[in-house]
Order: sequence, then C-alpha cells, then structure tokens
Amino acid sequence: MAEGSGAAGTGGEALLFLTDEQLRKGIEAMFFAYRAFTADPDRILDDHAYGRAHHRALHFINRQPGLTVNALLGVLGVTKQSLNRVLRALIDDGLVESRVGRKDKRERHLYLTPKGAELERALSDAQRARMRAAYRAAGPVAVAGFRQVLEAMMDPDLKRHYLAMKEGA
Amino acid sequence: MAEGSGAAGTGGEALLFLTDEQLRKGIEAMFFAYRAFTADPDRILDDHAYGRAHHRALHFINRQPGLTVNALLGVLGVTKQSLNRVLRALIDDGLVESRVGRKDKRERHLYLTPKGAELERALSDAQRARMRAAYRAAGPVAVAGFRQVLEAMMDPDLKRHYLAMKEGA
DNA sequence: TTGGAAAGTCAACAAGGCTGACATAAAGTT
DNA sequence: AACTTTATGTCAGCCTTGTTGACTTTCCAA
Repeated sequence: MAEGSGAAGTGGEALLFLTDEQLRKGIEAMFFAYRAFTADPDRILDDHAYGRAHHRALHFINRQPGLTVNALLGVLGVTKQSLNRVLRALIDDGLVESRVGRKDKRERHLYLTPKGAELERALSDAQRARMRAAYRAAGPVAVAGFRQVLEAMMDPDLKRHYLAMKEGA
Repeated sequence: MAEGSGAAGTGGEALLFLTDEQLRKGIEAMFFAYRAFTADPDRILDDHAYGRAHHRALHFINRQPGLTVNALLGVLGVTKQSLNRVLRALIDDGLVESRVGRKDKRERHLYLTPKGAELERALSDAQRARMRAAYRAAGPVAVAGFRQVLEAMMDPDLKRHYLAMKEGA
C-alpha cells in the first residue's frame, strides 16, 4: 500500500506523514526523548537512594494532596504491593504523611511533608527546566501539536487520570 | 512571575505556554502517553517470554542490519553485560544472527533471521498502529510540532543516534 | 451480624538495570 | 617480537521495581 500515491482518493494533499517511515521516526523520537525526559530527575534521585517510582509517587501526591492510596494506585498503574514498598520508604523517611480518612477510616490520605515537598520541587524543577527549554525552542504552535499527538496516543481508559487535572491549579 | 503580563518586553504575544502549569501538563502527557506507547508491544512480548529490552534490540537491529554490538550498545545506552543477556537469548532462540566481521574479526555484526524479522514486524505493527491512529487524529501540523518538541527535548549527545537514521529507508 | 471493600504485610520471584573482575582474540603500536 | 588497546563475552553479585499469591485487620453498609 501507499505506493507512490498514498493519498489516492483524498484529493491530492499527500498523507506522507502516515508512511511507515514517518511512523518509525515518531517511535524513535518517543524512545530517545523519554530517555532525556527522565535523565535529570534520575540524577538527583541517585543522591537520595530513591528511584523513579518514588519520583512518580511524589509527583502525584503533590498534584493532588490528600488522594487515597487506592486513587494513587489507579493513576500509577502498579500493584499495591509494589506501591507499598515505595510509599513505606517515603513515609518512614518523613517525606510523605499518611492520614486516616475522616469519613472512611479505612482510607489513607497522602500528603507531602515539607521535606517531601522540597524533594518534589527539586525533581520537578529539573524536569520542567528541560521541558521549558524544549517548548521555548519549538514554539507555541509546535507545543500544541505535541500535546495533541500525545493525548491522542493515550489509552482512553487511562486518559481520565490525565484529564482529571485539566482544570487544576 | 508571569502575573498578568508574563510577556513583558516581548511585544504582547503571551508566553502562557511556558507557565509551570503548562509544563506540568506536558510532563504528565509524556508519562501517560509513554505508558500507552509501550502497552501494545508489551502484550505481545508477554506471550513470548521476552521483555521490552528484547524489543528494543530487535528494533535497532532491524533498522540498521549488520550493526556491531558496540554500536547497538551506544544506541541503547546500557551496559554490555545487560545487553549481552538479552542478545544471548535472541541468538540462542534463532531470532538474531551474529556474524564475525570481515574486515575486523573482533567485531560481531548483528542481523535478524526470518524468525526475528517476523517478531519484529509483529511488535512494530502494533506500535505503529497506535502511532498512526494518533497521527491521523491530530493531523500533519500537530505531528510536525510533536516531532519538533521531542527533538528539542533530546540530549544533544544522544540525539545523534536519532539523526543517524534521518535519511534512512 | 455478616459480607465485602480498603489497606497493609509477608514471601517469593523475574526482568533488566548496574558494577567489578577476568578471558580471549584481533588489531594496532613501538 | 612484545606490548597495548579494542571488541566481545562471561561470571558473580547487587539493586530497583514490577509481578502473584496468601493472609490479616479494619470498618462501612446492607
């Protein structure tokens, strides 16, 4: 398919951006960009004996203070056993506070302590710096396209976690 | 900062796409989209007792048949011990062939066997399908922006692995 | 009062990163 | 010819972060 005239029947404005070659470039762009995307926080985390999983937990607790363990589980998409290990370390080290729910005492609501907020800030500062540089270099039109494609790529089911905060802050 | 007139001195066209909030949205978009991006191949890999690391090796050997172990190491950014474990399995299972270099007999050149090419095809078909759907939904202008931002985000040093194939196929 | 949901914990395991040490063959250098 | 460097492979051990399964405690709600 797509031999010579891939735009057959569309009127002529070629669909060349849908060729396998263009798609492969997009796939590799995701791969290499994601590596860079995580590199800066990873360097900071190395100094703290934490990993990427801790970063993710801190990020989402900061985004939505007071969310329950179950809600965090849903956002991160891991098992409770896996999350528990990470959360255990953060709570024991005094970065995260776990409060018993007022209404439903089974639930634990998670909050960052000042110490936790400080680390989260350092991590997201590093990550935002790279993102800001990329945004600035590419410009607002490119950024809009960037977001559009990423949003179209998400699983509709998981996308709600992303949209949930659309109106945030 | 960025209170009301964040674009002070630029002429008025606001830099609202550079606010911390917009950057946070971009960061989360990367997180959720990358999850979706790897989900389809991961499902296939589960049936074959292979992991994401095997997928990456297959991808880059397919992209550049005959590349050396050292070159692959550079592209993937892992240690030789880590790669060796993965490559060992692929060679033993008859998905990858390792040929001694003609000129420099220390080098091993890597090729996919028909069986390896078949699995690579299945994996990249799945990944391309999602990417194609996202591209189609977002349109060519958005796709251009998507690529621009991702390229601007890459580490300049690692970016050469991406650019190396810019003229490929 | 009893069923089930929410949370926590223990144990075991696997993938895939890492470091360090060492072996070999081939190539390059002196 | 002797030595060094490069490319590769391999052994051993460690870490993080994911998994499953089993079990307990707490406690809301029917």
